[in-house]
Amino acid sequence: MSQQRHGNPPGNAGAVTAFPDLPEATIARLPEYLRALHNLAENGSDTVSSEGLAAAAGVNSAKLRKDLSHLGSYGTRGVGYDVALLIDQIEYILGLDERRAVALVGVGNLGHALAGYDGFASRGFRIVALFDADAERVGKPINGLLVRHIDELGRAVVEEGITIGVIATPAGAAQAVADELVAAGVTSILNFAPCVLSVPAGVDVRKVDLAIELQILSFHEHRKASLTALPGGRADESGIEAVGS
Amino acid sequence: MSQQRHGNPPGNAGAVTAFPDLPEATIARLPEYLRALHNLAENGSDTVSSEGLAAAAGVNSAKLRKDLSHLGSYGTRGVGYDVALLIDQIEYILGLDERRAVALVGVGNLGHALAGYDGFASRGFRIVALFDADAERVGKPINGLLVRHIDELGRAVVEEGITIGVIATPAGAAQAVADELVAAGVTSILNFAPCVLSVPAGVDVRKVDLAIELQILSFHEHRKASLTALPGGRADESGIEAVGS
DNA sequence: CGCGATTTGTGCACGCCTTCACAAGCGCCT
DNA sequence: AGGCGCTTGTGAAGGCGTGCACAAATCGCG
Repeated sequence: MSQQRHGNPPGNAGAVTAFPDLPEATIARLPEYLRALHNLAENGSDTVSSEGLAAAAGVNSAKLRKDLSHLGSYGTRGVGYDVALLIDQIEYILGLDERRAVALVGVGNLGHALAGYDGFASRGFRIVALFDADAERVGKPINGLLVRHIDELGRAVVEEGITIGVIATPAGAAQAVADELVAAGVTSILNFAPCVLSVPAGVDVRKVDLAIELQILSFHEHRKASLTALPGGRADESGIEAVGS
Repeated sequence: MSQQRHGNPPGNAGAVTAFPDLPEATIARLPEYLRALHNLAENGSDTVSSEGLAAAAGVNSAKLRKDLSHLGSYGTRGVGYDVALLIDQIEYILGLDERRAVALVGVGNLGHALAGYDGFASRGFRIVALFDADAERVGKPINGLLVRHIDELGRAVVEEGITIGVIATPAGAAQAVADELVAAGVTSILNFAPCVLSVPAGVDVRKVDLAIELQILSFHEHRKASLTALPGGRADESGIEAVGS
């Protein structure tokens, strides 16, 4: 799994860039900037101001500038940022130039959809293997890829150079799958199962729980409903969420 | 901001609980606590300590206690928290006792999976209407529910009392769908489309972008790879991520 | 060549969140 | 009844993230 040197960031021949340790909050926003930049590039923009990019990404312009400043100085005062250069920079930082191989475990309801989701392929990833424990599903093709039995996971991870695993199994099976992924050498896991995973230090886990997102919205609905139902309660909020697309 | 009291929480006849204004970070964790509590209840636990619940939810025990203290004092010193009571409390706070009606717009690849996801139904929500703009899909049943044309959205929202909308359309259609949802009276939106939505103040939007999650993991992979490749670079991290399930 | 308009990069202050550490409270056992 | 162990609830401190406001830098134009 360990790849070696990456050399220097593209378009910046001389500088030996130590790997920057960016704030987590910044890292989480870089992909959003990247998406906005790709949109701008498609629309033919060569440069963009922090104000413009911030609007497109839905953030404050000062925050955007501070985020980008952590990557280095890639803007030009009085002009803005070079769109193509910034795309290269962010893709380099995120490690997207490698088109990482991803394994997807669990091709049930959700997993099936994920296997067919073209957003992965178009944004820097290759799903190279699908696994399931159910014999009914093994051997059938999804999107041109055969579902393999989970027992083959270890071998496939090594052979295909898989570095990221996606878990889309029921909660009950998720921990066992995570253990197998880790044992096979995977060090990053995206977990869609509604449960907490226990992994060794050095392994990163991100969790997406669809029901939790709804429950958070439900709280705000509940709160808003209480406010409007009350005498003197105010329906409007002072915050502004509107953002240019 | 300025809110008054609502009704009373269940199982606590006397106390007039003003609607608490919880920190956002706390709100985002409550659903996780709730899930862990349901697990405990199924396993026959009547009470649980902050340590135990924190482990099951994957957080620090001090943080858990502080979070719960914002809801009021529902623990017993020397004993712990009453599982059933805490479940009721959190469900009340999150507004889950109302089983909110949800509309899902876009039954393509991902939307189809969401329509069939039983995690919504089992955790406090009812998907009551499916919409799509594609005539091919309109009229066909998914999980016992007919797909309706998007033009019917406005009427359905009112008739079915829908308060939450889920957008699972391509990015290009998302803003228009959001506008229609808002116009129909929906005030909470869960957006799976990879784009920024612009909505009026008072409407809550949460976004789930699957590719972004992978890109964040990719960054960490990239970083880990750089470190291990470096002379003197350390492969291990001092942080501990392991958490009991 | 110099000046003004424009935009980046950043020092600083503020607020939120996390974590520690401990006092207060509760139940059990003798 | 009294003491002891356990657990909650919280004050205080520290760290992180955000956003303002401005200096520094660049371009274009007369």
